Amino acid sequence: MESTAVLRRFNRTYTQRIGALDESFLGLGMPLASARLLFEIGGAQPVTVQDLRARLGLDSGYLSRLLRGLESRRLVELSPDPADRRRRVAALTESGARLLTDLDDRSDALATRLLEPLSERQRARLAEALATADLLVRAATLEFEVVDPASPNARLAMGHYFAELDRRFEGGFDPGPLTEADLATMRPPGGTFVLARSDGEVVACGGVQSLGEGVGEVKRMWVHDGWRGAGLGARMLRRLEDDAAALGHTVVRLDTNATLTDAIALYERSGYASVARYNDNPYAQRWFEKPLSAPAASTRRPRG
Amino acid sequence: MESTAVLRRFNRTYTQRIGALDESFLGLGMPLASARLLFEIGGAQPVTVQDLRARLGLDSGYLSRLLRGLESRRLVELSPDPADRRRRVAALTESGARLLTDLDDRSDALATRLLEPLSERQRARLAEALATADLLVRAATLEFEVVDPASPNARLAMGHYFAELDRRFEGGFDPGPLTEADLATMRPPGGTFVLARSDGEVVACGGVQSLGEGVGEVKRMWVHDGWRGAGLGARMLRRLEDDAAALGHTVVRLDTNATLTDAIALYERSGYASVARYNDNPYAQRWFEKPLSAPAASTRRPRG
DNA sequence: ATATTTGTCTGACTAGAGTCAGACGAATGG
DNA sequence: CCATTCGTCTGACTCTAGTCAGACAAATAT
Repeated sequence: MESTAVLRRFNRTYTQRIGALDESFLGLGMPLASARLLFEIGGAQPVTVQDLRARLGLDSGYLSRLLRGLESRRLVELSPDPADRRRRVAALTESGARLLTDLDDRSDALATRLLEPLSERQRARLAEALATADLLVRAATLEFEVVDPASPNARLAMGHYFAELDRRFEGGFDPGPLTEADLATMRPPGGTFVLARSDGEVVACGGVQSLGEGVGEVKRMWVHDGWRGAGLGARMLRRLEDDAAALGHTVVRLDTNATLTDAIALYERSGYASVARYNDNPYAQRWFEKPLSAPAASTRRPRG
Repeated sequence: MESTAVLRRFNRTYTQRIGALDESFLGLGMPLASARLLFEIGGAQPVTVQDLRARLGLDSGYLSRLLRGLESRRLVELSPDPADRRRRVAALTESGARLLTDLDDRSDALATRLLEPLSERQRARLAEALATADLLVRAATLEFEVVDPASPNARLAMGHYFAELDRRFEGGFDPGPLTEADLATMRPPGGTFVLARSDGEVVACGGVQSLGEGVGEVKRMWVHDGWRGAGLGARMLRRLEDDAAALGHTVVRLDTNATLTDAIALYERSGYASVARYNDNPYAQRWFEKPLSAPAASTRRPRG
């Protein structure tokens, strides 16, 4: 069966069998929107109203009303943010925390009840299938965005990248201090820096810098551990190539360490050819290059 | 991760990423409830209002209003059922059919858009995972029900069963006429007949008859082809054993044909032991028996 | 210091989705 | 043929989940 058909069939099954149950149960005693709000507040304790609005995608007036509802039932407490007294931060009260645990238990009980008719083996199969689907659905709905390499999220992502290299290289890895000059290479006109985020969490990154007339270099490409197997590396690489082409590069290079076999496999799969050493990076043992086709100025859409 | 946790995580991902998109798109131009109703009418053309109510689980007043809405927009036509003029049957008009195609296309486009960022391979992986999840979620939400073996659905199920035997036995299979006496064996006090249904469709069946003081026999056990691999056979067998025990039997027997290797494997997995021929069924080559533990009168819950 | 922007809140609406209590004609059981 | 049941419809509600237009105070820009 075609994959769109499978998706649509599943969608029907799902909304009929699970969605409906979920909504009727979860909300028991309170509207669904309030319950969701409570969950969201409980997730990352003191959270600003602004944050909640962004995460739940609610109208400010509506959210305000919902909050006041929870406040009047003494489930949450709002107080001005000392750092910016226009902002208000929400936190659960004790009874709010208790209710949240309660809702959580109820949701758990519902899930258990739903799975109950299945055998242990089938439950495991279902869990595996859902985990796969979860990963891929998240991957399909990722957001790529160009950010300044000096922004907090970009620094965070590069931090993950360096930490991973340090773990994987035999003698460890020392990036040295992250200088402003270094960051500046990944800004226009010759460079760029791209993040992939899911639910606000940074899950992948990558940069491009210019090596001179028409030559770009892919740098700092990293994918979150929990996101391996979703083709994120390939998508990020494609995205960086597209961006490099848009910046006027006609060829991209990259270097890598011989221990990063998965990355090397990705480069080879993606049409990169081994070339001779083109820099003096002491951590690099392999160098690659790939010609870029010129971006079709008007028809080109950013992929991924 | 525990399977309930996986289910819950998936649930969140799903409602956030797909559910929301779906609802906003599908309904474009009309409320979701109307769109769903249109889909349902389009599914099995002339359909009674009663049927729609059952399938969508709607209040009769509400459904009536929704139907009138569609009728006033000339999307459906209602006419009294000639067989019972209290009933009304709904059918799409031409423009209704056109709109349905339109909604269908839109839904398809949405699914395609959602899958677009994934590679061919990942799409296939996702489709496989969703198909597995679909099967298991459906299996988990099946409804078992005791019905009279002479009821239309029971006859239908046994028809499937006989047809399958006819396909699988080398020399074919001739059940002979389905006599009232034969059916009566699968009624209380000593017998029963159980159906499993999903979305109204019969997907499995099985019966028990009495072979005399305390001995029950499992008969006519059948599982729909599309439902293999969901453990439905094992669940039906367990259910029949429970019911047999509740009817006072202390042991169950069954016979089977040597070509039905999957069934034989199921019996052996389920604790059945080979015994000598106990009947003169010309199609049987293997005979099995299993002792039943007495039902704990109060604590016993029907399983599955 | 003043104007503008930002973050939150209030009031006044709307649409969707559904519930509940009957009304009414058609079918059915005795 | 009469009472009851069944299938559908109408009217009068309710609750959720929003939207939109301001109001107002705190922060920031000029």
